[in-house]
Amino acid sequence: MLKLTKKADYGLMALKYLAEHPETPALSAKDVADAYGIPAQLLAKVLQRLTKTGLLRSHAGMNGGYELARDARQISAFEVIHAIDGPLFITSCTKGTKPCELTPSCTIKEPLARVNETIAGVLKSISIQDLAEHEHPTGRSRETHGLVVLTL
Amino acid sequence: MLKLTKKADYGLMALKYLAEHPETPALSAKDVADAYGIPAQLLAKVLQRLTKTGLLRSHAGMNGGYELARDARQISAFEVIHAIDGPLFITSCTKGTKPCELTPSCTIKEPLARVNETIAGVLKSISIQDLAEHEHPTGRSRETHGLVVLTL
DNA sequence: CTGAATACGGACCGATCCAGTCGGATATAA
DNA sequence: TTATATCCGACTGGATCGGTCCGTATTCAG
Repeated sequence: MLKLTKKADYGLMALKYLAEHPETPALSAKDVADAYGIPAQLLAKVLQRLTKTGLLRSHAGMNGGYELARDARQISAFEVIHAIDGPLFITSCTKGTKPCELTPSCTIKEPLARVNETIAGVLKSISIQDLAEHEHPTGRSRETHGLVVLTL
Repeated sequence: MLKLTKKADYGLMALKYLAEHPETPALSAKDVADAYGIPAQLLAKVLQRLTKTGLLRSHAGMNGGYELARDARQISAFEVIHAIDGPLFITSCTKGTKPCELTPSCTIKEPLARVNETIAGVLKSISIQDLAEHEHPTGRSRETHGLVVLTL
């Protein structure tokens, strides 16, 4: 599968939404949830997590909510995904602690680790601003934003 | 998370193993399983699936087993993963059938689809032969195998 | 001061998925 | 004929995920 969780999706959507509304002082979790039709309480927990990792600033009380802690250009998709889904591994063995107890086996992992790096690099090259900009489904002729070179 | 399943790992390992033993007429699932210390019956099902999709040739009976259906250079990691884990999506909405019923929401998916393409491209550029070759953890100065350009 | 709105955080549940097992059927070589 | 294989469906236990509920703390408005 190789897919990221719905929470990560929600997080990206929310940050994109915040980037699209830079004027408002703060948007509540409910505001964003309603805008996208996603469960408010679930999104709230996602945003809380993003706040904890420093990607958002929160403000309790009436007219409170969330705002981007940095410029949208300075927040990468990788950071968001990492904050929500945790470290990003393509191999299913590496659980962080135990390094694959299969005898000498996982010679597979060494090349796959590079694939992992490449994917991380791609995700790091995408900012929230990029997501917000590509709202308009206009042109197909677009400039090269990122250049990723894979060396095996 | 963004990880592939253990089955896919096993499949890659098995194919790598087969590529490393080109002389033997056929290796049984048990042979490979023992070599890596992974459950034989589970690996068997993985190999059966790979056979079904045409990546392996099987031979029942005594001294039977599996062999690569093509040259190791002609089999990509992408094919293996796709055969075992199914289609590869980074977005968690796209389930194949339903295209994300969230109102206008998933403007996120358009850029992520390109990320998906990029990842697929990377995986396609890696052959089983590559995995087998990179056994030796020798040099760090290696030539560029693949060049992936990401345009957003 | 009181109350509404909001962020925070833990506990919980149902569904799904995954790793692994079991049992049996079929094929093939010795 | 028997041992060794592939083949294939069904099942189970555990983990994870999406989502909900409830209680607490914080802040603003009246």
